[in-house]
Amino acid sequence: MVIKQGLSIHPMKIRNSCAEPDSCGKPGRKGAALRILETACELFYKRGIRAVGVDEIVSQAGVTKPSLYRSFGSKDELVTACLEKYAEDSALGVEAALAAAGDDPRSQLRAYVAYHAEQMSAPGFRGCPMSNLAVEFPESGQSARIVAEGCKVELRERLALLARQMPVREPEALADGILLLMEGAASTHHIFGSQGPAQCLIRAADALIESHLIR
Amino acid sequence: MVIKQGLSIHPMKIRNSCAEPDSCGKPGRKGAALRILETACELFYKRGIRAVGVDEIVSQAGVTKPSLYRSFGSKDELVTACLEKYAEDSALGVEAALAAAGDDPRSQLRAYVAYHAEQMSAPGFRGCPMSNLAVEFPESGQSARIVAEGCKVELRERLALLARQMPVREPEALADGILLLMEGAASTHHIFGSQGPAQCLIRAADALIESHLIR
DNA sequence: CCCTGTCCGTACCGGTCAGTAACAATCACC
DNA sequence: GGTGATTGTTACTGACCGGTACGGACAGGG
Repeated sequence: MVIKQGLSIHPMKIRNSCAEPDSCGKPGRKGAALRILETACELFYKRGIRAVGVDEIVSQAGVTKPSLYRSFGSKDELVTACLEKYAEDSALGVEAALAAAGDDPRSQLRAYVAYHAEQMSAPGFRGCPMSNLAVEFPESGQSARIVAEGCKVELRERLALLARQMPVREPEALADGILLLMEGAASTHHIFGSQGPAQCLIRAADALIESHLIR
Repeated sequence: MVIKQGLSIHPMKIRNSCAEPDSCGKPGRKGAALRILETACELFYKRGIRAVGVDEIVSQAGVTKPSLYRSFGSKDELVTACLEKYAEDSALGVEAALAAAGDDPRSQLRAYVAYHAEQMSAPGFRGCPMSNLAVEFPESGQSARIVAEGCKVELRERLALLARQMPVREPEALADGILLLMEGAASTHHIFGSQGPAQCLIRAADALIESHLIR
């Protein structure tokens, strides 16, 4: 995926006026594209994609509308770029959490769940950006949806891979069960917040794992 | 909650030009308010609330815009009315499913889960309307959100009530775990469809129940 | 010095949004 | 036939939407 001017979509690769980010004192000095992307990610996540107009994004980012359309061809492309950024950030966090869990697949699966549980207790949490997008944009084929779908399929496969390394019956069912619990925790968070049913995520996941173990 | 002209929000109570619904041959003869409500429910659910404009609703309902605003004061009110209709319809289905399950609390809990699983395999299923609304409208205090929140709180309490009647450890945790699974199934459905992880809902719920049982 | 490319802002476009005003037509019912 | 309630018709508003034409500021290079 490429944004205009040959810039890779990766935010780190967005060409920057200053060599060092934040090296210039002025608030607007960080590269318009990067500022737009970060602001858009934040606003889209916090308030919903359809609820946020491009005018609001550019004004909050301290840039102007043509700057947005020079880096991103359309609002759709910007949304897609935001989703790719979410996916990257999430992948980084998951990688770190799994690395800290050692080699045991069960520990890794539990670390997976614990990582998500921890994310959900963070102040600004408002569900999974991928799932939220799927709710707002039902039509398949949209580029942002394709990103979201790929991300979720990858997650599902990864859980299944871990489960298959464990001494369990029906590892795929276990993986899907864990996925249901994690998605459910993110979903209920929209209404119940972090003190709702999401609190039971880890406990329920452990019980589910236990029930699949071959003893 | 009351819509204009003193009509209760209950769709059955919307005053109708004809005594019998569908008794008149002409397509537009069913009471404008009811036609608008039904069309809006369908469109909002299928495509998302922000994605559907009032013009589209009235044109598809075969009425005109002033008719909409005579029965519902604003789009917000119409959305709220739709949510109340969803809640009613869902309550009816749940009631029937529970009645068919007999008196045993465990059977009832399983019937609860099975009912939701069955709903999810229906052709037009696109998640829970309440949860979808919460994704699209994050700000608390909106009237439609209040309906959604009330509905979910009631669901949670009902599950807890059933669990407390069962010979289980930590019945509230069991109820919340079941809720996570059901919400997760509805949520994953947006991306994976009915053939995805949602297929494991009943199995995972049974395993969770089993793990809480005092044997 | 001018040329060129990059980056950015001012001002604007047509379309769509939710919502309304004023009036005519239609209906049921007495 | 008259009356009141309900709906349709037409036209309109102001705000906002995503998107763009065009010109300016500034750099580096000859």
